[in-house]
Amino acid sequence: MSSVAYSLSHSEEEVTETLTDENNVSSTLERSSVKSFISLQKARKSGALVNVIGVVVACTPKRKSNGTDYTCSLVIIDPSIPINAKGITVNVFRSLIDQLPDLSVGNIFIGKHLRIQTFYETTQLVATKEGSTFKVIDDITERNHQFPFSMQPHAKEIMEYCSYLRRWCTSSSNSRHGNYTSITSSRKRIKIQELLPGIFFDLIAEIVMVCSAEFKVDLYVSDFTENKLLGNREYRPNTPYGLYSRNILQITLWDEHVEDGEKLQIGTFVHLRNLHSKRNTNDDLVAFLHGDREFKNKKIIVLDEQDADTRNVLEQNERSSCPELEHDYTEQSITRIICDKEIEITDIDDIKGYSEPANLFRARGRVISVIPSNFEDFSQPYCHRCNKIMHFIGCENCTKCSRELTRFKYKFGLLFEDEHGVETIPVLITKEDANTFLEGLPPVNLYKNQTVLQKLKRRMQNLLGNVLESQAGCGPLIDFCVRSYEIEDGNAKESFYL
DNA sequence: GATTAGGATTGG
Repeated sequence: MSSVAYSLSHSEEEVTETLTDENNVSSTLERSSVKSFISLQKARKSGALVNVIGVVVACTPKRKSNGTDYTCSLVIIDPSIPINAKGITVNVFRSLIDQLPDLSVGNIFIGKHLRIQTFYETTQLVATKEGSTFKVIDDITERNHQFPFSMQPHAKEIMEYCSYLRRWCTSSSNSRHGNYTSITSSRKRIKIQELLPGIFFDLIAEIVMVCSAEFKVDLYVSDFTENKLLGNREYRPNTPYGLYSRNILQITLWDEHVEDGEKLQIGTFVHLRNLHSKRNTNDDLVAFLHGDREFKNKKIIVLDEQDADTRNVLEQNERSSCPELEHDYTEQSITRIICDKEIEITDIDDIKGYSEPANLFRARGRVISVIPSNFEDFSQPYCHRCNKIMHFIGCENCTKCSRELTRFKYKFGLLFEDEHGVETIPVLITKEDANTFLEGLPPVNLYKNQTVLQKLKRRMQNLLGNVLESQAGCGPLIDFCVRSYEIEDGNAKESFYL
């Protein structure tokens, strides 16, 4: 049986007190100055319930846990914790977010009936909703603190000890305050623009593209910030997988993350944990999500549109986009290009070698030209009876049957170039294919409907890059599937497989 | 009715 010696009285002189056991708490645990409370250093016996008081040196925001409850974590210290040692983490769980404590660094946390746990050789305390109570002291000078019922018999003692802790904490001899910037990990959440090679980091981003292979998945994500170390065709042409945009980060998922990754939909927002950045053989900055040997926590967390982190990224998107574009938060998704990875890649040249209408090729390339050259003309008047799309936006009557035209249809062409910049293949997107490709965007007169026009521009932006703005412009390198290739009136016709 | 949180850094 050892004794505990630390400053207890509210005078500055140190008092040594030998505590005797009481049967209400584990007999090997020692108490702090307050009856039935123990010092943090003694709170080590896994499974025991303890009452503790400590100064908050770190805390997380309140958040929804992956279980049923809301949670927040804090780290507390008291004079029994050795200098240079970490404090004790307390994880608090409550069914309602408002039942969690309002915390900031420097507060004093008083917890009753906290469960001691050992997690990977670290001691932590858990305040479950079954039986634990807590009180946070923000202002020590405040007279009328309302204590939970379970603490009321000790309220006076507790406040005296709190005053002592407060002085201990602010005294010049104690410089531990503020050393705990992160609650448990040194890993940081960063923006793509801050990314450097060789670091572990967390990222909030939108899925731009998903490419599955046998043992891995390549995710292409963006948080709409820009990083010059990311692949850019302008200075490094024909990089395999290197995307044009400096906004897009390639992340390779391994092992158990493959299963989570291949389910991800384009346009969803994710919180990615423990990414590792690196330069690939082309010197592009990329990231990896390695498998976990034993710690089987999810590293890919899907966020919903209302999530605060998601909204933050969307705000960034707004700042980085053209100011004249109007923004509609319900229309953030990127036009879907779904690629069946089971299909072998075929050279564009070989696709064109098929004389008969053929099906299902996968090719790799980028858009280098678009017809028409402005988005307003992507949709033209259409005669339902003749199934004919007119050539002029001003057409009021069908050129064949003279009926009055009320409908519109999309009709536009993209010229793809292979990754080596050698072969090209034209792609015509119209009628039903266009409805699928531009799902949710009705074919309307784009000169008259600004909302649909802006949505169309937004959708196409990630596919087209700066093709329409610049003669030398091009879209990002992508894999796409060709549904059919045929010669029609001497013109090549082809569709996306969707 | 139990669970939730929880770190460090090998490797394709």
